[in-house]
Amino acid sequence: MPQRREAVTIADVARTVGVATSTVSRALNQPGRISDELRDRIVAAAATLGYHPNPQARSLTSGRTQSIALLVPDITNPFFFGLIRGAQAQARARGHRHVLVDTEESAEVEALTLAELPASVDGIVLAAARLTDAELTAAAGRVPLVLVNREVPGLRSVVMDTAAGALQALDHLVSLGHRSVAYVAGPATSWSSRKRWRALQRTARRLGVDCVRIGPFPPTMAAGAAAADAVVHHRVTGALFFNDLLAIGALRRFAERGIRVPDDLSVVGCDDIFGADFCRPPLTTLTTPVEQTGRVAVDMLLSTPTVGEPVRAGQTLPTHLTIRESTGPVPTRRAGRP
Amino acid sequence: MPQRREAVTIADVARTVGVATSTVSRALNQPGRISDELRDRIVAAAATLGYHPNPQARSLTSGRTQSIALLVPDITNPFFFGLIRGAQAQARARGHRHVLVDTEESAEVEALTLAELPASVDGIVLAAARLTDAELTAAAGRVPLVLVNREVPGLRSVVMDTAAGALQALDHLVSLGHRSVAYVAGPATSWSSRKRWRALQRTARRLGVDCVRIGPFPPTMAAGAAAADAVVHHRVTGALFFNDLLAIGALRRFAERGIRVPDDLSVVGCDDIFGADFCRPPLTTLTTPVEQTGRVAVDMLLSTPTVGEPVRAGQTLPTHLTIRESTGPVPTRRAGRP
DNA sequence: CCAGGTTTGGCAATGGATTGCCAGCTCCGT
DNA sequence: ACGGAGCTGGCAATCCATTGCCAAACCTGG
Repeated sequence: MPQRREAVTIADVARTVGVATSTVSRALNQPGRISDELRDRIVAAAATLGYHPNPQARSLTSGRTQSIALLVPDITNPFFFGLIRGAQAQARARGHRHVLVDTEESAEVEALTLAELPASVDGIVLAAARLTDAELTAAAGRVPLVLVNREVPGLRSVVMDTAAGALQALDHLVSLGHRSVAYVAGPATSWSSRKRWRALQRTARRLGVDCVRIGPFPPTMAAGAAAADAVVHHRVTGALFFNDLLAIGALRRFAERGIRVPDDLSVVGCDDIFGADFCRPPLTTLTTPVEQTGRVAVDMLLSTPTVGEPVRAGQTLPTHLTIRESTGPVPTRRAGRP
Repeated sequence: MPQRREAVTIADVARTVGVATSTVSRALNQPGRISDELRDRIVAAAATLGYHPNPQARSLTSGRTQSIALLVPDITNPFFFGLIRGAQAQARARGHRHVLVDTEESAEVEALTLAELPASVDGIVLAAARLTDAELTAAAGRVPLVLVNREVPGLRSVVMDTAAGALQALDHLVSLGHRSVAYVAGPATSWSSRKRWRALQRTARRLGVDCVRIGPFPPTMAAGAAAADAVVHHRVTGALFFNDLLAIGALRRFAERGIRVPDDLSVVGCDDIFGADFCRPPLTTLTTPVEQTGRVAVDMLLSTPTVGEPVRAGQTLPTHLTIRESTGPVPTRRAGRP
């Protein structure tokens, strides 16, 4: 088993070429500062020795770490895969590394991470934050921060407009004749779930349709079964689920109970995660620009380097309804109705 | 917009308590070294000030970064989600952070990352390596390294025994009467695809069944359509796909072409990714212990701290066949046969 | 041929924490 | 009361790269 070899340092390069370390540093970082001839020799020597600057040491003086952190509440949730992917892509494009932290849906872990991380990263993208506005504002004072799917006055954020999307979905159901629908809510701490429910409630009243709220449920497939039972219990003809995970879980439960989707019940998901198009039946869902969200968030994070007013504090990305096969006309008679 | 505040340093704590920085450092890291009374005061002051040691500075002297890197060829692939999850969980459990790098299926990116990263992490878990044995061995000399799904003599690795699993799958098909099957290969650089094919080939010969190899194909859903067409072209009654992504993509194509699975054709996937259980039809597949693999790899990485022979250089984790609905008895007459 | 300006490269401080070594103090036995 | 052991805590070097400041060397024009 090979032993961990000593890394090549800037001093090694300097010694090889016969110059000072400062000269090597400048040759590598400030191209115009050193004469071409010497610079070439230094670059060549660095390449030969396999020199790579130590990011830790560099960040100590420069303050830059060339890395950002992405905090998500639950890596398990495929929804965040898209976000991770988008963020990673943009971070790489801008020459940054990417630390991934799973906060396990816990406000404490979130707070602790936010406290420990600032020294190691140039900025943090925080998805679906669980903390309070005040805590988040405080954190933003310590490190550049961009929120995803959460708005706090004065802080930068990228949110997907699922509230508007939910209204589209409601319209869709109403146009199919549904008059009694349910909103299956996500975690109580979810800002977007609350926002969506408020929008739905208001619009449902205006349209004169019944809209009940069920939940909260954790956003997992496993919770889908309970959610499905609750939906059945409420005797609605359509249900909007907090997310696809829950909806897909529910779909399976409906199948077990012999409830046909969409003949007996229409189901709408949210997020359009991997699998939403090939589950059974393919899920009508709110398609969200997840990857784009990740990219935009990272861009926003790295753009205004902590100084001056950000051009736009918050950015809202549109969502749209993707109609597949889990929604259909309202059943004329509802099976099992008394 | 709040300005980035100066971080609290060990010097601040020292000044507050009225001791030297070395004393603070020891109070925090070597509990027995400082008198209890003083230690308590230091800890209290650190908490009050909100002191968190700067990981960069710490790693400079100690050599430890308390973070590891996970390199995967493609974050897009749900297979790696499980790996990421398992690795993340174990890293967290062992008090380490987690840098995620997508090498984009590129050997160059992989090599570059392997060259740059050693200074910033305590070790690297490299999944589905694309580099040569020699390059990997060289890299392992620079940084603790654990390979996933790749074996190189002398290096530590965790592999999922998909070769054995593929034989189980073959047995399954044979027992259903299939005599002519295809192996839909993954990328040419995939070590596990090669290994699996070799095992299949040998066993197929022994069992007296026809086994052709199709491909290579990139491991994506999009490639599934082409793979499906190739399978049809080869007039086999059963197909083992390199992975579920490819298989699910193919499933969709089969449906489009009116080929019924499993009535006309049996399909076996590999990995048992998210979605394999709710696609249509639910996929018979090789269930791999992905999360466990991630955990074991991280454990292995952090266990033998670079010194001495590792107890076990390589660990092989078993896989098993999960039979769902995409495999069935061989068709008595094959539709469309001349 | 010299004053003044421009390159070019080096010295040394810097960032934050760790750690080897040393010094002062207490406490013990004799 | 004295010598040595055992605790505690501080000094200063160290890790590696960056950068402000300075000085030597070179160039230019008068």
